[in-house]
Amino acid sequence: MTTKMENEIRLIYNKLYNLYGPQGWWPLLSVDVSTEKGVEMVHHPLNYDLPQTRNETYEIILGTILTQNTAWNSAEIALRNLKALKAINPEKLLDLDSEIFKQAIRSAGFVNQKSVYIKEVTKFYIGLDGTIPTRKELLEVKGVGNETADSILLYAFKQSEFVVDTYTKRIFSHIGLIDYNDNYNKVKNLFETNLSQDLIIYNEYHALIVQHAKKYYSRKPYGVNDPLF
DNA sequence: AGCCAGGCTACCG
DNA sequence: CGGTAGCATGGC
Repeated sequence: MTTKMENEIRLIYNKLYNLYGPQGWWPLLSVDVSTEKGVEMVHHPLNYDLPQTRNETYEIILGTILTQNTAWNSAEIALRNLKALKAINPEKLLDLDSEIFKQAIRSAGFVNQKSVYIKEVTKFYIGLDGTIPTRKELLEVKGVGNETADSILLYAFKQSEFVVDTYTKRIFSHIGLIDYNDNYNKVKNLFETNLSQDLIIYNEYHALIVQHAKKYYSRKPYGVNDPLF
């Protein structure tokens, strides 16, 4: 049984994928490869086997906090600073001098908050001891809200949790499939009930929404010349 | 110059 | 409870 909504949600996914192709999320410095042009690649299209190591998983968790209400580029600079300090490792990060740590992540903004959040989530990650956290457990960590919890579960732990962000709300309220003020779980539920529970689709869909929204929904009025309709 | 960025917490009524 | 001010810094 295919509902109309399911057609809409899947149709938009197909259109976005045809427009932009596989996105290679979550970006990882660990698989950084320098191209001929000297451009560093942090995305890894069609490779769904990442993260592979404890530190790669940790890098994604760091990125989810650093990019909160912040352009990815600013978060990436912070990650590169941490990498230079060899601190993309939970124990080593906690060992950093507090001021050096803050200086390293300053580019990502909200340093006073994010420095606390990162230490909290780092202790939580160490405490997991290799196990996969529940959504509820993640939400109990200070600094981890709905979107961050789902990003961590989907991209760091390969769990089928759909990620909703402001861009998702902007695009789909503009299309008319949701109200902008619908709460997080309602929107998340819409996607999860109308898509097959497929890690690759969840992964690409959120990444494609971000890509598309950066282009057509980052400045008011939103959605002008959106080729989706 | 001013708006925007891949949110979250704490506090307000 | 649902709504929102405040939080920091960098890019354009």
